Amino acid sequence: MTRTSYHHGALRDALIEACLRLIETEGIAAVSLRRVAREAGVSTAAPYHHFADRAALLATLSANGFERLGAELTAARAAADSPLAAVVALGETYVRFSREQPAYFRLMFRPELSQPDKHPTAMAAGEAAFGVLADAVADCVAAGLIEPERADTVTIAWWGIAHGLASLWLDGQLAKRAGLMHTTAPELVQNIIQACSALLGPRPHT
Amino acid sequence: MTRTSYHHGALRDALIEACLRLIETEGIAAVSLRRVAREAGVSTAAPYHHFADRAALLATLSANGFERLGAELTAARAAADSPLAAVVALGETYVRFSREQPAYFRLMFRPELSQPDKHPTAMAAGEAAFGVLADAVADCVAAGLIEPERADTVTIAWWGIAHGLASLWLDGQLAKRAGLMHTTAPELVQNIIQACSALLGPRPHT
DNA sequence: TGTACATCAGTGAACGCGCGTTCACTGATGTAC
DNA sequence: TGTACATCAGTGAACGCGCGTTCACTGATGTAC
Repeated sequence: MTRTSYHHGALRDALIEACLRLIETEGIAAVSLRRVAREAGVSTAAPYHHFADRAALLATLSANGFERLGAELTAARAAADSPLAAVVALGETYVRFSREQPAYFRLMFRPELSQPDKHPTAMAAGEAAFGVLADAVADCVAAGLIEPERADTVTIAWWGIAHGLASLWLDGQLAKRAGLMHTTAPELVQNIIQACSALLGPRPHT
Repeated sequence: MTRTSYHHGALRDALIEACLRLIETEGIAAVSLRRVAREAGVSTAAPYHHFADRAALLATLSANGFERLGAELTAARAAADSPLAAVVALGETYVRFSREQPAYFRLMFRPELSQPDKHPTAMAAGEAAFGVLADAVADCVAAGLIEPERADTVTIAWWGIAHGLASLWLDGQLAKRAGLMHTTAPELVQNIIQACSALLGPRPHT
């Protein structure tokens, strides 16, 4: 181990980590292959042994992100006590994921960068993550909690709420509003998800 | 009018339009000052007579966008029959704005590009737009439709839903899901906003 | 266990490119008299 | 109405920069015998 600049197989992961770090600290705009290589302590051309080009690196990261999100959603659903609690937990998990993995989250929802159409892996991982929510809603339907014809609406509504809160929070809007409102972003999110879970029960009025 | 390359005061607007067009057709990544100038049929250095630098152009656009959104929200609120209808209309207007002015919308919610902290105009316009929603919710509180202590939660929840739907739609996710679900994105949004408006009434259960 | 060799994973220099920005300039416009 | 002049709004060339990508290369690793 006299030479530290050789990664020997580990460089791929090192590049991914460097890229995530870079997105978190300086934003996606700062991500260039050269910069990522530099952050990983490696020469300019080294990444080309692991990724075909810049787009491939970003697409790989995006796919990783969707896989992680999918795994967390699956775990959250499995841990829930009831179909309804599962859907609520999915919303919470989605927002939490955006907080804990902001770099992944930002990249995943920048389709022009992650090019899902050219990378079936990323696409499939995204489908799988969405599928967890769809399945959880289907459980509610099976349990008689949601009318079958409302299932699609509820699924997308729930995704929309979670996605909106995650996006606003990441952009700093939520924290800003919370400050002005003498509360905190986590509390706000908790309250909103709680309030919106009313949508999941039987239709409240005609 | 022998010379068409002279704008004389109109170049500023021409640059703004070119920038919006560029964002819509090729995405924000394609926006460089040089490119915008080229699109406007003007030399590389010309924009510097109207904008201090690239960031200033984007910040101006962002401020414009927030002003437009604010104006549309104000109009929607004014046209509504009841406090509750006003809040629903604000959600619909928000999503419609993101559809009709995708370039503005994308830019407005990319704080690292529009630099709101350095440009008080953009900041203030954003505040004003948010204020319209806050006021509309306050009207509901005044009318006894929403309990005062729920006002903040409802305000942010409503923003979150509208923002989430707008974001997912712009990213193409909504249309994709709608296709698989044998419905359309507009219908889906309409249904969701309708369903979520139940949140605005008196608390549905204990 | 040693050795010869194929392959793998790096290096560093180089290419051409578009970018943001600056500069000295020039032609067009507006205005005082 | 004309004219002199200040100012405004462009031009085009140039700067230095970081980028994506390629190339010939070299040192490190793994393997067959």
